[in-house]
Amino acid sequence: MTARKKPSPGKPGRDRHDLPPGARATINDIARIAGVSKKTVSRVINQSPLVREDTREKVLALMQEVGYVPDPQARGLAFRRSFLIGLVYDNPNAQYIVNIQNGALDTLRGSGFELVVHPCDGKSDELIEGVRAFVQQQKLHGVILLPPLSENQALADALLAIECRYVRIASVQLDEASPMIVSNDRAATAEVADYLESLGHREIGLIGGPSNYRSAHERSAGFLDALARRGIVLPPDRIFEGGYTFESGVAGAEHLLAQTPRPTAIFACNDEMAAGAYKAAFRRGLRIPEQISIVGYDDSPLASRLWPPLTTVRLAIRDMGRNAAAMLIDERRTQDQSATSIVTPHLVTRDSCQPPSG
Amino acid sequence: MTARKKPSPGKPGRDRHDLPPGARATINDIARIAGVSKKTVSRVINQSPLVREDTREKVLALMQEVGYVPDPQARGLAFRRSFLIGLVYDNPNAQYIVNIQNGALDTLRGSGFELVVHPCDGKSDELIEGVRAFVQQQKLHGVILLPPLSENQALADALLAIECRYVRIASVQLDEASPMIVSNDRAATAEVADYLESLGHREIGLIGGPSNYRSAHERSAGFLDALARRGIVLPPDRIFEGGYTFESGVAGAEHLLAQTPRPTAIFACNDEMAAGAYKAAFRRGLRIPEQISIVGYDDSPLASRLWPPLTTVRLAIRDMGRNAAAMLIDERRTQDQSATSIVTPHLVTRDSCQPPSG
DNA sequence: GACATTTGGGAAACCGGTGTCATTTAATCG
DNA sequence: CGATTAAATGACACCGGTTTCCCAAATGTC
Repeated sequence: MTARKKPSPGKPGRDRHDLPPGARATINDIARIAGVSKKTVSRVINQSPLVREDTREKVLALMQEVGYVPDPQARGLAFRRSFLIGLVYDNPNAQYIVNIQNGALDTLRGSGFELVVHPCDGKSDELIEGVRAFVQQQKLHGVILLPPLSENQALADALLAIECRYVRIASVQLDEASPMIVSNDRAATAEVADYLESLGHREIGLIGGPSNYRSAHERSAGFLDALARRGIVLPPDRIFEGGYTFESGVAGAEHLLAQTPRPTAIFACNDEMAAGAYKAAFRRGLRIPEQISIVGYDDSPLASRLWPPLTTVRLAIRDMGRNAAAMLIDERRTQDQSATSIVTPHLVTRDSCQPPSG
Repeated sequence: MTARKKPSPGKPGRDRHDLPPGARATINDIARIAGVSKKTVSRVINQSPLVREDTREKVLALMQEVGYVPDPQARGLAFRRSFLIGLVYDNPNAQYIVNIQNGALDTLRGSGFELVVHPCDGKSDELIEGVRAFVQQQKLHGVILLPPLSENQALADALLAIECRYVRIASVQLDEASPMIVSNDRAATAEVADYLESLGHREIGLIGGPSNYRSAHERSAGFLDALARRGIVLPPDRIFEGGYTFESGVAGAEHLLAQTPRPTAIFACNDEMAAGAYKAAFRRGLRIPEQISIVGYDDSPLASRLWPPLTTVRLAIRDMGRNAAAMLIDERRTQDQSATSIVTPHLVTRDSCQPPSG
């Protein structure tokens, strides 16, 4: 008589809640105590419809009672897939990254998924190989790609090739097939243009982003197009290509403020560069906003720390992180690959702009 | 005759590199091709000394050749431990978090470990339960605790109780037993005090951090003690307790700048509050540094973005992240529990201070 | 009432590694 | 040179889940 479903003879009866104190319960414990096979417990865990309602409830109640949580590693091993989401970034903006990851975790919390961060060098030759190794070794459930990495088509193709699902966060719809979170930068910068024009500015300078960022193009184009619709066309020397860095903002503003007539307003395509424009303006002894109006983009913490507080554009970054994670763990979306979520950032007016004087 | 070590008769010989194309090699493939048992391969993976040198080399060469990497999930399942490090934080400072995580990943890269982020609410009742569940469900190899969470002794005790190794990053040696990265804030703020005194400042204001942060106490005490050593004792109304926030910096500076005689220098215990002091000073029409010198702490990006650039204290945050990760994955340190790494931040002088005028 | 069909549930193999212990091989010794 | 001992290796169970396949009971059909 093999002691299989019965307690082993030597030990006291194990027909109920007598789990070894330190150890966590396993599927075998649940099955034994509930008096069903482990496969049935597995069916309950995976919400299989092939379990009678009363059986399901009995098992669920027991799992609840002993605080049983299936081991993600064992589950992952059997599924040949982990319960990890990768966050792949190459981005100097810490605020952006943390907002995304906090947002993603808003969604992930309680779902059984966890977020694994993977900073990398977007200019490295080993970028793709490194990300591929990361994805394959960890058998990631999916990855979130942040700009500017999200605009790297070779990377996206490589992920597709190894059947890794991914969500890209960017400011343009890059292709039809893959899920994305896109921020409608074009519409937001048009709002900036309208605002400056409505204040009465006509002599306007633009400090754009680096040409290898799609967002840079979108922001500049949205701004310039909207100005053009209102009859203002910026000459080339009023358009400076910056690098999304503080220093490039300084350089851009130096360039613009040296011109005659001097611009009465400058739009810098991110807050970093706007802060640089502040520096250039102050160094020239100009007062903001009396002599020069400045607008930024991102609504980073910096924007409200500057003096005077910077008028800028706010992105709902945390929401984007929430959405991205939701797209990855939501099974319904796996077939509906083209699901794309579009968010439009909006202007936040503070104290760095006023109508031109004189 | 059971076909165990021989290829199954129907299929073509599988004595060499004929892995199914799409799939990744497993330990069984390696064992079969190398002509050894999987246990021997396992020994090679785990650097067991019980393998003859030529066997080891043969297996290693093969693993290299087919690009075999052991599956962390399977390994973790057998080890009853994952290869994941948790980064647990409750901190508004994005720059700090990203620096730590990038630093930790500098160390982790290539080690087989990955970093899982876990933001949480330090004031929540479920904090400890949440972290415990995270650690146990993921069977984390270890966790890194960031301030102010690192100062929560109940949390540390809970981790100890479930035998989870951890490293705390803080500004005080909290206890002898557990490994820490401590930043010697006391020495750094003493340097600030010496600097301001040597410039000739005597009327000095201090905007401290919130009293529930140990770092706040350390920074204030280091500053005040050093001033006292130089014969300057600040009266109570020259000491303002801020909250490490921009707004509290504004309030603190308002309070200080309204006094007669007006302080000629203010030390704010982080850059956020220093930025607030800028705002308060500018609102009063004061010029920095001509009429008021200001020093911050952290050398966040903000410090160099402000105008004039802020004199502040630089922490080697990324190094701290590197060290923390190293302490967790370095097996030698497991017994040497008391290993503590102490780093001393240093003053970075920019343009926000000068000798008092008049 | 005999037979086909559905449905809930279980036994055993498996995912890719590691632990234990027995067994083979090589080295040492009297 | 056989016996003894140490070093290297292998067989097998196991970690905690899932998948495959099969069985028994319940239901439907004529």
